[in-house]
Amino acid sequence: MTRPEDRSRRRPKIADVAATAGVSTATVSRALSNPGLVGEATRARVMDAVEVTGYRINSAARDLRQRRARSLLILAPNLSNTFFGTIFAAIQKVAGEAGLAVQISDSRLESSRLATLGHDGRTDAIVLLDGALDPEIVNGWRLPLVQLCEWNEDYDAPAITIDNAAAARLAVDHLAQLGHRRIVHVEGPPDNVLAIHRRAGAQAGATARGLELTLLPGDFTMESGETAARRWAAMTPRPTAVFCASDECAFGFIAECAAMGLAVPADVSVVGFDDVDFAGRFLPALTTVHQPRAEIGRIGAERLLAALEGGRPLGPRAEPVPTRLVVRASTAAPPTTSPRPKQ
Amino acid sequence: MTRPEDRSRRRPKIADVAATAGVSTATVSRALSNPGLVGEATRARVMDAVEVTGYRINSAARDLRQRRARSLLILAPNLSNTFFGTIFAAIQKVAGEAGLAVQISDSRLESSRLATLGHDGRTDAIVLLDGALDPEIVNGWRLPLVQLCEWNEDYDAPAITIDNAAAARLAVDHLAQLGHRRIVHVEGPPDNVLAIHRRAGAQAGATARGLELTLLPGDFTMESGETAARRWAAMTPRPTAVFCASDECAFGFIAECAAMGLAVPADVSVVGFDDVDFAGRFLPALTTVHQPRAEIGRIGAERLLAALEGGRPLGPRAEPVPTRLVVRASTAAPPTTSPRPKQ
DNA sequence: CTGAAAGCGCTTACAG
DNA sequence: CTGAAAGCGCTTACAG
Repeated sequence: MTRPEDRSRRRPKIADVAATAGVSTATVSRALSNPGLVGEATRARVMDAVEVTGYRINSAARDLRQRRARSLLILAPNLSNTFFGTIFAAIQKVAGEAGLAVQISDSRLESSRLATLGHDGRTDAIVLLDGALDPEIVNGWRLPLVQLCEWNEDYDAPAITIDNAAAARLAVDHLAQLGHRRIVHVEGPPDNVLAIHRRAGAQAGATARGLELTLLPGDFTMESGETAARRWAAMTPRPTAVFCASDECAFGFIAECAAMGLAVPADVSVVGFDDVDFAGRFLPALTTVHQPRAEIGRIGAERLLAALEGGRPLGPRAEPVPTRLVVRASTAAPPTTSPRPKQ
Repeated sequence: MTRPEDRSRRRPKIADVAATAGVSTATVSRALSNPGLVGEATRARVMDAVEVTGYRINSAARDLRQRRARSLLILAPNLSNTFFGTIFAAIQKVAGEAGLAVQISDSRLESSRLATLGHDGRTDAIVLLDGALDPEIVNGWRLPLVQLCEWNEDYDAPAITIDNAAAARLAVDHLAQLGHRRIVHVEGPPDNVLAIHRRAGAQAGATARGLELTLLPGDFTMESGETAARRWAAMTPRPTAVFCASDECAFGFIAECAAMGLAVPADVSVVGFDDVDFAGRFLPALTTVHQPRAEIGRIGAERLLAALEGGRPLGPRAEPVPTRLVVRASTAAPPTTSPRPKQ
């Protein structure tokens, strides 16, 4: 199967095909990219020559000539974060089908390197998963750009997001319906836009339902959930339910409860936010607000492609992507007796 | 801060800088990429002109001229798999510092599209995370290529992996030391190289320790772990420990035990394989074999860079990356009494 | 130390 | 329908 002579032959270019077919490079180019412009017989000769030479187009050369990169850049603060994997996959699917490459980079670079990424002629459009970059740099890129999940008002670009406040209300409503009257909200980082909206939604929901809501600080991490669990356990009376601003935080909260000998949901109901891949596999499986990450990624990529193809601007902020609460095993009615003491 | 005139100005090119500085484009090019070749005063004039015009190099043009892409392509069977995130991050870190872009693509494309990826002049080297691609396609790419974690003997490329058999022995040795005498191994997919090596290691370890080893089929998924748990529960006498070929499988095994009213590690000790991010957060935290994914990614990227810079070949298969067992809460000494019956 | 010219591998008005 | 020529924006022998 291996043809050893191939190994030594240099890569054929369009001129080789033209020579083999006895036509000009212009004709080869047309036959390949716009066959309708070329005569039947000529086209056949060109195709034969392509076959014979093993020619494949050099996209880099074509792209330079056409002054485009056929490439999307995804910028995320932490490429290893499992939250982003699904989004990458969705974007790559849409982009790949349209013939665009997908480039990924960490967004937490020193500013000159970061700025360069949007200015080096190797990217047509940008997907931003980080709301904490310098707006001057972001707005300095003259490329179509969308923000996903998180956003920054100072970026001059539309954002594809859920309605985080409404989503948080879903969580609080669920707890209220189960019969909980006193609940805790473990917040995200104080200055984070998602955290602010989720807290606002939780507060609005609690007020509307006449619930007593206690705020505990957090930062989306598992550790902050553990800390919050200890604080919660020290409260008297103990709220019977907790709404954490992220799944990670909820995992930490539950793990610390287990360490303290308290059970979820028997002693306390816990709701998370995001519905990361792992939420359904946790023990107990986590009740949480689903962020449709695949859909957000798909919509973002499609809007970018539309802007690229149509030469149209991206348009304003999109309407929120619908979300929903996924009820699993970590929530239940409040204990009828007072919570069991620490054993 | 926004300079509105910037918005309308077209992107400056090297000729604009040359005109502004009153030198040739060759001189601008040299001043930027090889300042030592240019006179002090000229260099200063060029730098001023760069500043004034806001020039940034067009990498696409430079790359075409230099006949390279300054880009690495990562191919993975499933971009959303959390297993790969850490590897992406490690590769991007190494590549980014060397000025290379990182492109990602799903490797499960129809073959013509897949083949094109390695032939379109937009990639200098390939990182392969999939051992199930057509060897003819893979070997047809005339680019430096490394396989990571998984490998295929038919690919003409080195693989950076752990010694899966030795790693599996670590797991079995641990269970033996805890006092387990009868253990189960839940296998991976029958034709998967990793599964084959892990099983062989488990068998060798069991033989060396004089343990009784029962094999149960699996395929690395959580569902297969659940199925295995039911099979295990039906065995008499029940083995007191299980070594699963993947963490996912172990999560499923444990979840199904919980559903059956059996506790880990009280009723059965469970060991996984991989040490995915979630392993330490599971309840109970999972004892597992650590696959150093960040290091594997780093080593792979570094070897590729070395081959690219030196023009040297990649060399043969690398020696295995060291691994270790991470002991957490899911393993303990076997129950002294016979296992509790299903309640 | 600097410039004129060729060229990376394509595409695309412009003629005919 | 086809070709000669220019050009995408750079870099790099080759001269001087």
